[in-house]
Amino acid sequence: MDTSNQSNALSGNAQMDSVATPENSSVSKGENENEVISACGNRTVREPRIVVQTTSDIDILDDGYRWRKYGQKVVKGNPNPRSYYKCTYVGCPVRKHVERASHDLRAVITTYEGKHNHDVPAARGSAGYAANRSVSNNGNSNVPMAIRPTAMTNNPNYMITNLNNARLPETKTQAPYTLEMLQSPAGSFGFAGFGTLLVPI
DNA sequence: CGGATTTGACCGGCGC
DNA sequence: GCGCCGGTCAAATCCG
Repeated sequence: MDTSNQSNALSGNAQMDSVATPENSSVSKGENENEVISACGNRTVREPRIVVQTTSDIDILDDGYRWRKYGQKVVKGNPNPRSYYKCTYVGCPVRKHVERASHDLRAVITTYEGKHNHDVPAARGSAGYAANRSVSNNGNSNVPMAIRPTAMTNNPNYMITNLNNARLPETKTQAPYTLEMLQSPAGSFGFAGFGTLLVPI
């Protein structure tokens, strides 16, 4: 059921493009994100694969974990190269793929694979520690589970659209807004906390 | 000096 | 059986 995303890269792009282009909609603005996520059923999921679409100029969004780039490849159907990251923590099987949209350089598609079985090395924790169990954790079964309420909690296939700076006209003076999202008191997922939409892919 | 990043090559799977 | 594509590893390099 994955329908391999490689075969139809174009169609895939088009699909997410429509949902990802907040410029024409700009409606959501980010208000009902965690609810959607927490509610999603996951079961029947063998591997937690989370697709996060972030609209920003930078692809290396710091989600609180340390990532080590281990490869970069250019895939067909996309002139932009895809970067492969892996968690630097020992024993952490989590991998991350970052790719930019073909015709939307501001759209960054980050795919998380696996779950962190360790706590954040040195990132701020922000709340949510107790709320993590509320979010769920039920799909998998062979993981110690000490993860935080991150976006990659355990969703089969969901897409999170970050509308932090969706329209970014030109006033994007700030650069590292990554830290801001990390500190989000809301602690929804520790990813963006605000302006993040998760859509079933 | 250590760690992280970079780029190229190699390997495996799938399609034709 | 060969070719194509994607993915990963590995050595070299650069930065802090």
